[in-house]
Amino acid sequence: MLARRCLSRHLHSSSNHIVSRQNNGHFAPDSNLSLLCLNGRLSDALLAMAFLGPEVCFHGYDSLITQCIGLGALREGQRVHAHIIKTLYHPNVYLETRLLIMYVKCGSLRDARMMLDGMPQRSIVSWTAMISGYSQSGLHSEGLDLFLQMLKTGMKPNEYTFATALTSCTGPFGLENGIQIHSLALKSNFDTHIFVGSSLLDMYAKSGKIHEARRIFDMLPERDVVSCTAIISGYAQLGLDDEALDLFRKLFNDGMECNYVTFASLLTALSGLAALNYGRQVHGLVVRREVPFYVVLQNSLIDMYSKCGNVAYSRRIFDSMPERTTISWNAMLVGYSKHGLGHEVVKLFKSMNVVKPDGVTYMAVLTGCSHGGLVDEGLDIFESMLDEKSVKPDIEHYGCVVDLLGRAGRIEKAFNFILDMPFEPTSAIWGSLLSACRLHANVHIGEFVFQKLLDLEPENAGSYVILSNLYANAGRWEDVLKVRQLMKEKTVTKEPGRSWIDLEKTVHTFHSGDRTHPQKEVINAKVMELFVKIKEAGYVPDLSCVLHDVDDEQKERILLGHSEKLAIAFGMMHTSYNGTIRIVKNLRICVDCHNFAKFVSKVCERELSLRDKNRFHLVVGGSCSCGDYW
DNA sequence: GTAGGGTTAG
Repeated sequence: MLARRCLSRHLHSSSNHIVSRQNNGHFAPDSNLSLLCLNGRLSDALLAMAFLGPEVCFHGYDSLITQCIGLGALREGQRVHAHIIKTLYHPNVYLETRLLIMYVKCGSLRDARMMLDGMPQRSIVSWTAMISGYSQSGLHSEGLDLFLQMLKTGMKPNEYTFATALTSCTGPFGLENGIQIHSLALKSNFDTHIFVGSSLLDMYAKSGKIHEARRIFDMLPERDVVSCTAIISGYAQLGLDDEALDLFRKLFNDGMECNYVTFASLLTALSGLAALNYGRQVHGLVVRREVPFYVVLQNSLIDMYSKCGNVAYSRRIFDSMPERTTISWNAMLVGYSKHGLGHEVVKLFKSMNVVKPDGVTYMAVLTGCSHGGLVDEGLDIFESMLDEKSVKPDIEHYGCVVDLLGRAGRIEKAFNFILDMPFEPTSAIWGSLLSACRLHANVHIGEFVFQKLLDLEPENAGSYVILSNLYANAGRWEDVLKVRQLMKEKTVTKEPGRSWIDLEKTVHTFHSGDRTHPQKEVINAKVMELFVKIKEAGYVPDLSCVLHDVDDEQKERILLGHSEKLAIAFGMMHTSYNGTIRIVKNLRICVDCHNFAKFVSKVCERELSLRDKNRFHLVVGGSCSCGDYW
């Protein structure tokens, strides 16, 4: 009230009489201004500023800037700055830095940089604030350049500067720069500072150097929620889901503090493991602890439920969200897409109106159409993407179109599409066409595509297997032998296949031809039992799936040792009669295991949910939700 | 006055 009364007196006065009278009293001429700011009345404070003219001093400006920062009010901040210039007030380094910070926080890096460049003297705070501005806007190289420039002036970085600069160490030269900053931090004795240390370990984890990240984490003299979350999410982001979960369990038992970021990172690891039971427990814990359901956490829950096979529950969470980001929509679309629910994907995509789709959205929609068999809808959406130009399609989007055309049997069209693309085709794109050639028995184009793949990645076993399948289906056994010979020459290596099943609270993992599992004999006997049963129903092992140069009997044995079959058998032994058996495979499922699962589902009347590297296969009554195209 | 961890896709 006092402030308002004073202001109105100022505003109604035509002279500086009142101002000077106040000046002779207890208050500085601009103290009312600070009061107005304290009361959150920025527009009144700005009026007072205009009225006071050159009478505004340090505290008045400082209060105004604080208020502008709090409200993110750029235009108002600019007015304050303009007033300083107009009234020929000489701000000190502190006030200039505050203006710089105001520009950074209000999102105008250009103004902030002009401020910094115009400063006759710069403090470590001004440098750090500017570097932080760049790093938070993702302008990492600008941030690092400025950091270097700062070092050249002889200015010594403090713990704030190190923590900030390290976040800019990402991308191609991230590790190189990060290591140099690390050695500087060591020299300055900042490497075990909790903020610098978390930033350091995060930098190493994001560069794939998880052991170095862990070493730094273990060296920290104290731990807090951020450093613990950084190391857990480091493991999760590299796909080291077991390690992420193990470390979380350990730290949690030691009493670590958790917040919504910790749980979001943990859920990423659980999504990777498809550990539905554990995921449910975490969800329950989050509810019991009343952790606020920020969008990020809900997005993680959507993802976890869908990747654990329960896409309907994902939708429940999605529907309950008071606010959604593009990532929420993307997570939901990806969920439907991986389950082959093409119609749901298109329906949901068309209902997106508040938030804008991005590249990931289109990837999810196009793969959803492809997996769901909605070829024409997918092609239309790609066309609309080209027309609207709001999102520029990249090579992965073109890859989806190749997949769509290939699935529909339009092999030649897909081939020409690849040749006309504005990108150099990758092995993934040729690989997609090769699969289509196998499905539609197009040996001619298949052979050509295989040659391309041989040039690009001769060591990839997948292409040899598909070509071998293609020849086998065409009855060209001599060519099958040739492919096998070629493979021997090229010394093919591949990521070992493994499958796992989450029962109760344990994840049981199986490797191909597993000889170490404690229950291996019982499991093998179960596989054999299933094999005999389904053979009677017409199952024929697809020997072209075996890469080794051995006799047919041996091939059959190898096929029966595939990790998917071991996991299926184990699941049959340990789940109730009616329940769905949920298996996860780290690679794409092989044709023979897919067929095996279909026969098992029919003969044993069990529902199987198989998650492979790309999608879910819901196998019921002898057929699969993928329509045999994957 | 300046600082560290997070969700979808690949």
